[in-house]
Amino acid sequence: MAAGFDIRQLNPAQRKAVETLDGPVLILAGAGTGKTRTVTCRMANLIDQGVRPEQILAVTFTNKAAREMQERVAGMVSKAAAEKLTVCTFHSLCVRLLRSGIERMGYKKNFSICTPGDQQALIKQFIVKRGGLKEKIKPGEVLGVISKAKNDPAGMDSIGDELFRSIAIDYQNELRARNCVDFDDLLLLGEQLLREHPEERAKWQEHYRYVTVDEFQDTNSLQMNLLQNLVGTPFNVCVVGDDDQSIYGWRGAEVANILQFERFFPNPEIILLEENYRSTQAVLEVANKLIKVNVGRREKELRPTIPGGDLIQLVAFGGEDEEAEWVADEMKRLRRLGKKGKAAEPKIDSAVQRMLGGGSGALMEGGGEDPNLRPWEDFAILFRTNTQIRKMEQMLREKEIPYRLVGAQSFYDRREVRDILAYLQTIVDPHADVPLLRILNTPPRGIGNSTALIANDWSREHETSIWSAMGNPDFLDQMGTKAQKSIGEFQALIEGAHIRLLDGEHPREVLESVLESADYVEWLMRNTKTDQEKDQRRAGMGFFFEGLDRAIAKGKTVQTFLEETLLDPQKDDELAEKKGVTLITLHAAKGLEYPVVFLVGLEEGILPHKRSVEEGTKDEERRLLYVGITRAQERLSLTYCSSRVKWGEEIRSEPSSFIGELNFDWIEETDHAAIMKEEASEDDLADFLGGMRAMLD
DNA sequence: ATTTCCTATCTTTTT
DNA sequence: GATAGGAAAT
Repeated sequence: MAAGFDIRQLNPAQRKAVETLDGPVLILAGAGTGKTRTVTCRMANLIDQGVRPEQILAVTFTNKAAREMQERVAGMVSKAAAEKLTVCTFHSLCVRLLRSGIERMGYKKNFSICTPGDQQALIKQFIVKRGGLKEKIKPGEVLGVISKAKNDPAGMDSIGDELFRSIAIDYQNELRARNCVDFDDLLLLGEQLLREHPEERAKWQEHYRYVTVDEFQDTNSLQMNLLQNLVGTPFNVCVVGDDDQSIYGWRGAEVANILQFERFFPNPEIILLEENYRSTQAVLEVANKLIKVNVGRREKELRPTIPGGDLIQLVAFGGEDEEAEWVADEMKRLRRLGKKGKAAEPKIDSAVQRMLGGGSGALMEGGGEDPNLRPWEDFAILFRTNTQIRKMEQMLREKEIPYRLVGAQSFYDRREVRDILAYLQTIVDPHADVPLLRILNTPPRGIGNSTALIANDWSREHETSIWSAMGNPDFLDQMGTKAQKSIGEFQALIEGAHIRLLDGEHPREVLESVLESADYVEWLMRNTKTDQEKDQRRAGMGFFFEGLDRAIAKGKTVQTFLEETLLDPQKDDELAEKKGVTLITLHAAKGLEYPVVFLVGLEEGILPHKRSVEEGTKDEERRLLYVGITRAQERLSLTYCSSRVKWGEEIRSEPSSFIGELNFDWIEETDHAAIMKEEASEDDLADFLGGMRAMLD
């Protein structure tokens, strides 16, 4: 098998990383230093050196990153080898571990995974039960506290607030009673499995001999423990990360894991990647100076390989309308200018193209793009919060610029997807209470809130599922004849579908016929107002069904499909595949790169976010800005407004305090509000003269 | 039981 | 300016 990668294309540090295969390796890779290339080459090299691909595990932070990494490795090794690799997130890894071992912790084998929506619904129930509705307790807040507690060594005891703690305990008991795990449980139970069961630990240590962890700065203590239990001597573990890009502290990420890696794995080979191939010197000078303000970081600097470059634009606006309009117009202008004619970086460009999903050599729709124009895919607009996106979206539509939103609305948040998912879950296992409750009266079929509540209480009293409760004569006696009839019809519908599924009928057909009998689609359409929304809903359902079809065609079980969909809801989201300008949050932008970047809303209260300042985590906000800046390859514009519309009212806003920390040697400052005024008066004059001329004619 | 309309409250960031 | 929850009307 010939080496599918070229070692000569790597710099000495990268080469060292690729060739150090045994023992602990810590790769400190600054932004744009060829991290992914190094890691993927290293994996290819492992295979070349005779390591069996099934013994190689690579853990990433997002599903998207996992797919990308697998694809990149696939380009360097044989197809058969690439398919045998395990590249996944911590969460999917734990599903693998638990599929065979969860019974050791008292759960049943067919455990289901609780979606964030289901979690919220559960919490809400407990808040109501405890009369906490008056105290204005938000489910989301409780959920956050629970999540933190689960990732804390002290567990639920770490929750200070009495009420919160009792709700958390109720919640956890309920999950367990329902044989349900949430995202945090996956990690918790996965870690527990390896820690408490030596034979399982030995089995998996034997299985995965070489482990790589990407974005290591984002791992929390639980994930670190999991990793330690997963990797046995001689500690063939390679972690890659950058403490300067740690932006998930709020989720429990421990920078200490990367800063003190040697505490966890002895005598690691530490490799520093500082040579940046992505951005111009101008971009890096600004980024470097900013990040230096932070204390307690590993001292390092991004070294440019592309000298000079356009100055970074810093542009002030009066309001967000002008900001959005300027960004749109500027993109149009740069698009007409075309690409920089340098032949120096075709590699990066093609990598970006691939990443943006155009597909290698995919034919462009719309009758061939003009090669002299810069493609829309070269542009990205970065935001701190999702709410900022709306205005920009509106403007882009107005100016007819194609765009795609990344990760803004998850597949889950779409009502139709959640509903159909719940239907399928219920058909597969009617005893799963959470999805059952979701569809019980969706669409309305005479099993309303009160009925559901009684059924829920009854089922808990008798320690059975809601489904069983509804089939029990003792329970049904309590109900009126109308409710009895409705329940009977509903049970017959689900029962019939369940049996058809067991008989081997195609899941899609079963699901579709159930939805048909339930008049679901008709009801959904009646409840969506605009045609645009209707199309979106139809499309959402279509993608769900397509995904299901694909999974079944590949020989997967429905359960596997459900699991994968629950963990990676965006997988089949068409929006992610669309082409055009990218609108993305700073968090979601980590790991990505774009030739032209607009970083908007650089205002105090937004970036740094108000709450971060209150909580004293301004350092993390600075890293967030650093991440944003280092996404840019050729050109970067930072913008802010002096006023912004908030909740309908106009609020004055101050420039971000981070602006003063930038390197002004490489910045060109513009006050757009002033320019607008001048242009306006010039326009007035032109109009006036034009009018005079017209009169004379 | 269901729908409709009104109101209070809100906005980090996500596997 | 959206959205969730509540009260009132059907």
